Amino acid sequence: MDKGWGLTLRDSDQSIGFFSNKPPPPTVNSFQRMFQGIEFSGKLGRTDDDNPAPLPSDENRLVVNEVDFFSDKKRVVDDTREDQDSKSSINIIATAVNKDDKNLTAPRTGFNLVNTGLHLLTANTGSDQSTVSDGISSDGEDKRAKNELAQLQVELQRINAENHKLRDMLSHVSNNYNTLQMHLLTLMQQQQQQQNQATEPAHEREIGERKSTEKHEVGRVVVPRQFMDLGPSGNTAETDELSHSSSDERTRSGSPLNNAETGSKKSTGRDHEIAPSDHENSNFRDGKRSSTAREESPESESHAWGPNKAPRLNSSKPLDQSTEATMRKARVSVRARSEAPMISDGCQWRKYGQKMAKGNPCPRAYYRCTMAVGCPVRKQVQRCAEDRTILITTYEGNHNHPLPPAAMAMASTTTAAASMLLSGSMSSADHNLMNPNLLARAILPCSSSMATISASAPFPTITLDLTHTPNPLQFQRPAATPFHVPFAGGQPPSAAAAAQLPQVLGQALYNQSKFSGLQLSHEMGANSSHLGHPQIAQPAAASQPGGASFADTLSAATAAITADPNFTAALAAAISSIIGGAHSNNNTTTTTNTTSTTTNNNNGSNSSKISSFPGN
DNA sequence: CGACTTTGACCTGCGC
DNA sequence: GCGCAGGTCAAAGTCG
Repeated sequence: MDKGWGLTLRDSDQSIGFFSNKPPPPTVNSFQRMFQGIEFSGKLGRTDDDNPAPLPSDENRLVVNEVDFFSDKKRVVDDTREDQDSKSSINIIATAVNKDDKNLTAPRTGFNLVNTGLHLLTANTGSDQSTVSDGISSDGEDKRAKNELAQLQVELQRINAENHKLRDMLSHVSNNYNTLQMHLLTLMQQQQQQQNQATEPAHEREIGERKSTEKHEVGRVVVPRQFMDLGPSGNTAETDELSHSSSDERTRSGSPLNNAETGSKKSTGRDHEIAPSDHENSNFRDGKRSSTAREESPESESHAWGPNKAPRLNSSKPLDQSTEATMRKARVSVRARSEAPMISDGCQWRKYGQKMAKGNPCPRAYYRCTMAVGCPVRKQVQRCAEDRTILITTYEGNHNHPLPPAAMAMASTTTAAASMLLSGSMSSADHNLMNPNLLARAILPCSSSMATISASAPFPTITLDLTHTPNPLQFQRPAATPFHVPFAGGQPPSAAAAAQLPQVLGQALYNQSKFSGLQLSHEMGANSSHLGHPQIAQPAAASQPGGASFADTLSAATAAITADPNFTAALAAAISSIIGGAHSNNNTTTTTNTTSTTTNNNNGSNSSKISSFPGN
């Protein structure tokens, strides 16, 4: 099916055989798929019907292994070419390369200028010796072959030029895509700034009123914005938000992570001293101890977390630092019924502490990832006080090392969830239409009762509750969607299901994050070396407990997400709000505030429910 | 002997 | 300022 593709540039009345001088690129078929929806000046189309495999196979033929020059559909062709094409990765058919002057049409006269010897081919049309002489021919045939060879060379040059054109076109399309993406981001930022300006008095008043009770909401504004605005250019919005948060410094500084975030903006000597800058090894709590005697801690620890203790040595990565700080804030909590002391997630953990949490007779254990030196990922494991069969595992951070397939599931979940959380929080905080809960419904419309998102908790947290069967009333999608697989059957998900879930959810979150956080995905890609995202995009079918292909899962998940009305509606609303302009801004100022307030309240209620589980 | 666990101490943030 | 709670450290102990 990949053979016999023709490429015709109709507007130029010239046909081009692309990739003639290149090794076989991805098939034209895939190439065409790549540009679905993009309107080309030319046309990519099959020519099986129009130009049915004209040339016969000829091992001695020049170039034609890559590019076939043959006449248009009026020519008599040899079907043996089909077999030849099966060996050629690309069969670009230059439909206008009409070697038959009898069939030469007016629009192709431009090509005819260089096709002076085409008439010589007429006699050989449909013959295997049509293009290159086999040496047995007469002088006339030699002459003809030479002419044809010259013609082919000229054509080859032509094709080369057109190949360059195509490349330019491709780069142009890519540039346009990037430009559009950047433009969208710019619009988003502009609108956010406008909204901030329009709602600043109310916002400040709101902050003042809720300062002592809802500090986290304010703080929540800071984090995602900082994360989203990690662009190279200085971000005034971030500064504004941080200035808002500066009045709330105490609250935010309560988290060691915030020391990292706002360390450069604080004037305390300690913060200046500890401000970590290494995004890969930001152990902020270690950093906090830099002013104490523990700064001279043994090398074993200082090596593992050493870079955090020497942040001053590398202050050139504030963006990555912020990214890491922000990413590390986001948490993914998994509740699953398990008799085992810990859910096996494929990673290697070392227990570094245990604490008795108030209100829970079960101790909370602290683990850190030991698969790589300096991996910032940590997790807390604790049994639920109400039901001790429920194991609550909270992940924090992103791996900075390759992961085994078995560990990719949870890692991708944490990373993707963190990304999604932060991007969603950004939108919510800036009074856009997408908010974490909406995102949660968009991501997991089939099980919104299973996955809840808390962005107003001390750390934005997404909780995956595998202890409950999904609420059928909340099932809004066909039951055949992949998301249902791990939870279908109405049986309580097991630890195996808990391990299986992240595989699906993680990818879904990751996919969604690429939608909701345009720059975010770019950031993640840029930081993939330490975020571990390359593994996400790669298949892990071997680790898929269900045996289903990860690619299938990915495709299905993507399709499910994009097909979901919630997601599409949210996406459309977000885009509309972005492109809406001043009119919509004026109209949506109060509306979005109301929405935001409602959202925040919802978040608050959720967070109070969700965030209470580990710490109480 | 190295890796890991245990456990008491320490640090920090937050509420009162 | 004080006490509480969460989080972390690191020495000591344990295990393979």
